[in-house]
Amino acid sequence: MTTLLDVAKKANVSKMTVSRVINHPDKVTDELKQLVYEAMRELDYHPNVIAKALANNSTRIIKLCILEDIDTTEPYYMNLMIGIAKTLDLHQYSLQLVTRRNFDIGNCDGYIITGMRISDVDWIKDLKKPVVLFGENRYGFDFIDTNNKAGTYLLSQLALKKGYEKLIYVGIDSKESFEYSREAGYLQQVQEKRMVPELHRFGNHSHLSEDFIRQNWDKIPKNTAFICASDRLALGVERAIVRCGGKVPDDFGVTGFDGVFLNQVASPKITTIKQSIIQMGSACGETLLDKIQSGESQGSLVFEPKLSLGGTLRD
Amino acid sequence: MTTLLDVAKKANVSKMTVSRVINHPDKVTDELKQLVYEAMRELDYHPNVIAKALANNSTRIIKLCILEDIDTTEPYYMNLMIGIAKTLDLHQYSLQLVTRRNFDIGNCDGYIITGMRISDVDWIKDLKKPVVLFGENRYGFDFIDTNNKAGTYLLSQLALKKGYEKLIYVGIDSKESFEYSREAGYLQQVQEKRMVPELHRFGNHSHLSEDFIRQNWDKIPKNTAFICASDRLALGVERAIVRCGGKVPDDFGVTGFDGVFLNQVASPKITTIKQSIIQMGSACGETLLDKIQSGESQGSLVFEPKLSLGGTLRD
DNA sequence: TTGTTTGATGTTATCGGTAACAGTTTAATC
DNA sequence: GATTAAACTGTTACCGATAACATCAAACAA
Repeated sequence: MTTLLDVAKKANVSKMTVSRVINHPDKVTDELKQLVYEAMRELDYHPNVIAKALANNSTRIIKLCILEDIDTTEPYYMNLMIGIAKTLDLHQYSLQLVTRRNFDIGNCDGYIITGMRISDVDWIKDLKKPVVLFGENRYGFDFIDTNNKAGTYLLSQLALKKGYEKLIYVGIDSKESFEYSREAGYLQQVQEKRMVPELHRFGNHSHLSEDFIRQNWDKIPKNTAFICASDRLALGVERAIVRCGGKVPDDFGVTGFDGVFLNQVASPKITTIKQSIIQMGSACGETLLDKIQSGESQGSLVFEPKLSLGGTLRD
Repeated sequence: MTTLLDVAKKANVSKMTVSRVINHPDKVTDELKQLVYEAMRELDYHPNVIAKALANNSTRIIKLCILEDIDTTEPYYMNLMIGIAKTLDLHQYSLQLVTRRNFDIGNCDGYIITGMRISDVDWIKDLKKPVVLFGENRYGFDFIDTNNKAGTYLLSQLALKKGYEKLIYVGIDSKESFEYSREAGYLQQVQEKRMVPELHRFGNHSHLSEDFIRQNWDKIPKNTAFICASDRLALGVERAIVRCGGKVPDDFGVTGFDGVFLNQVASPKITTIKQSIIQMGSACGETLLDKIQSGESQGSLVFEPKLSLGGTLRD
């Protein structure tokens, strides 16, 4: 393995100059830079990350903290981890999965946190290392997420274009930011069209939305579309409609959000918003590493939602 | 972060003694060891892996080299990587995915190689760092794999128990070790029952086995079971039987091997061998790290196959 | 008793980088 | 032309560990 010193000798400069060429090229004259670059090329020099890490007092470890319970049947978090790990590996960082309990064990260079609740804001604010959240928030933390508002806005728009005359929002009974955003997308579309909004909220389980629809079936007019905050809720709604003798998508429309695993097995498939969790995971990694390197906040990254057309809206 | 020096001071010994307590405890008196252990506990000392790596001239990088073309629709290699990465992360090693082309770029501490062919034996033998293969081989390399022979043996046995009177083996046209082992499992079962073996080999594509069955349909007696070397081949066989008017599983049985993704979509599901690729990936990682640490060969690890009962053998 | 061996512990140099500071050259100012 | 600031480049110490060597005391042999 060729080292800094080898390059330095070959280029007739000091180690420090070589180091500077790599890390602060603006502080070296072009002349020397050329010499150094050439020496590096000739010797096929690759910096030793380990030595660099030691000198910089860094660990090359990123902690991923998942604050929700993990539903292992959903590949959701698996994909997230794959995305993060892929990026981190690329930069020779390693990923450490931690929970709230063992959060403080061992050092690290930064955190990726997902599933944050309001009650978590305080301790996250106190962290001394860079943080990136997966999932939107309104507390000033950098985050990566889908544009939730745009998602429901698009789905609502599509439903109206397909001729449904009433839009009912079926949301998640939660005070989290993403839910507010999804509601906001629906509301905006409905208000633009001067329609009367109707919102309901449940825990995120298909049987809850299903029960609700069945109990209120007589009050629901034909030609209604349900804009649901998750695929799970959508699945429940669709099931209820079918059981009550309604026709999807002819008389009733249903849309979901998330489209991870359910979309694979449902029939007809839910018209929903597709998110590439892997891609967003990568973005989490990239953003955090940038933040670590620059020491500055990197802002947030919002992925534009993509419609995934299933069979629960008219064609 | 507490360092070796902090511990040394607290215990009134030199850094070196602390280091020895960790790495060569037999070379330190029990008395001092106790002092050091106590100091470590009190200060909650965790060794700095980075510094250790630098001193030991190690990289904490493991290269994973996949020598086959990757079928991205199959989560096979994804799962393998997840399994490996999980283990490596646990030990703060990072995984680098390489191909034959960029294999030599950058240093590492060891290799995990999968998809090895006979032509690869030479260069793999020349590697200077520890290697673990994923997939059995007969060249003395340590490996992790399913017990291929036991798999087809079990499936053949099951088919006979279900009353099929003839067993035809549909194998992969390849000189690789796993294929020989799968054939051997079939042969052993057939010979134990004093039956006449019948083997055919094709490339691993469903249409190849399908074509073969259709072309030879008139020569195949009822009550035959096909022991296939892969789920793909099994799928082709089943399709052919159905198209030719045969009944699965009543008149014909079919078994596969691997059961990764196809098993999810096929109907009826193939009776096959299930392998936990993630688990085997973890084992690859563990074995390689042990090998790196001990400097000695760790032998091979063979996972016992598990039957996955589908609907292609009689109940 | 004295030299030698053995085992336990401490000292020093090193792994391959980087920051902080020191030294040198060049350009700008009066 | 002398003074001073600015821009480069080199020196030194250090990050936190480990191996190799040095040291020292106790145990043993002659």
